[in-house]
Amino acid sequence: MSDNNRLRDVFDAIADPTRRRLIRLLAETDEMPLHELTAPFNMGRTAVSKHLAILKEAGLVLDRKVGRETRFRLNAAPLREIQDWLAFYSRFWNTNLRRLNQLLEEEEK
Amino acid sequence: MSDNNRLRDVFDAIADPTRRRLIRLLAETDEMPLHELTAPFNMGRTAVSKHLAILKEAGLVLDRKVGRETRFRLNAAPLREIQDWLAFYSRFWNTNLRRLNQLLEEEEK
DNA sequence: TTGACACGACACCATTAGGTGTCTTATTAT
DNA sequence: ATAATAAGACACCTAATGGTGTCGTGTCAA
Repeated sequence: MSDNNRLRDVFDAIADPTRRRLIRLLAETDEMPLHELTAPFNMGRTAVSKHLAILKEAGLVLDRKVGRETRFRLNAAPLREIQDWLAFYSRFWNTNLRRLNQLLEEEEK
Repeated sequence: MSDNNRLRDVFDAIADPTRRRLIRLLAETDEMPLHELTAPFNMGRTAVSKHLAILKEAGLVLDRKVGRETRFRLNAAPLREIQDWLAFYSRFWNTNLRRLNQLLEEEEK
């Protein structure tokens, strides 16, 4: 039913800073070929291609061939899994914040 | 000022499923010694200890010695960095959702 | 005071991760 | 027709990761 045919853990996919930068780049344009995605980085095309492959395995990126180039586009949907995971813990820093505010109010009296 | 003296990337720290399970365990109790944290896992004490060290480097865990045991407690605050990161992208799946809803409404006419 | 326990500190090992460079093959421009 | 471009497919290398087992030491209980 859902996209459980993902080969790679989303948490794993976003762990690498280079991959997060790639996601950011793709968020700013609709679609981008590999060579353009490679340009901003200080590494070879092969390396960037591998990172994109990992993002693809996590379902975070889609690709299609157009002529001689392979264009990539972002698919942010799988990031929701992380949001869901975070939701469970958000109450922790929220309660902490609440307590901190209480303390600050006490002190200001 | 802030806790930028973190040795380890939070994204990296939560990438490992074992470490996410540890975080979950610590979320359910106030404080827990290493040997109790080790019990639920299918691996040795040393391995779990290493994972906890990584969580500690990321600021996600605090530890203190009590007698002969080392007790760990969760510090969820650094997870906020991930929430902030996600916030930027949430608009993507939100717009997708909006479009999907539009399509479904069209079909129901 | 003698064990048993909880743990840190190593040394060690296999696998994965993240790079590199080269070769080949489509595709496009001249 | 030819040359340049874009990229896949490999082979390869090094460092980091995620485990293991053992040894030594402080602490608690009998």
